[in-house]
Amino acid sequence: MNNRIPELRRQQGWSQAHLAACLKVSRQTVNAIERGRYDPSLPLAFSIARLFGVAIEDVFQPDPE
Amino acid sequence: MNNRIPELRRQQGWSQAHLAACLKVSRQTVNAIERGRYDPSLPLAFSIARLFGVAIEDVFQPDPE
DNA sequence: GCGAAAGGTAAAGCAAGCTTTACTTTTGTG
DNA sequence: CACAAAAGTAAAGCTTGCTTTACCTTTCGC
Repeated sequence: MNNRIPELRRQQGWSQAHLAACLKVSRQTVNAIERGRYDPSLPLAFSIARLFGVAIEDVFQPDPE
Repeated sequence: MNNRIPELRRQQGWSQAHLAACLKVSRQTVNAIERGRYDPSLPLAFSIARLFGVAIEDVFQPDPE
């Protein structure tokens, strides 16, 4: 699952640690999701999209299968 | 996490079993998600939304916290 | 009211998401 | 270069998502 989190995060001038704090998850979780090591849960995906003020579909693009 | 799956599913005249087959998950998974026993993974949420031709936000509404 | 289809539920087990702790590597600014 | 901040990685452990098997209840057309 590809995502635009690094791009959206840097637009805000935020570190992974700051984003993690906003989302109330660990920094490692943010890192892992950004790097595509696993997908966020649906509630976390909602939190991320809401924080950036965009739709889930604007943050995450499922790989075509 | 509230969802409109039963409504969207019945609009298509589909059973839980049929929906499960389309999504390539078990019928119990569809049942559990419809009834809010747990949230789908993000990839499954994408599959569901895509199948019904709507946005994820149109299918799932995270409970306010 | 019968039977079949649909829906609901439960237990055990595997896979994925997330945590904490802790260490290494990269990046960037003086 | 030097130091600090940021990013990357790893292991162990807990929780959640999903599977299979199996059984019970509800709905509905005949």
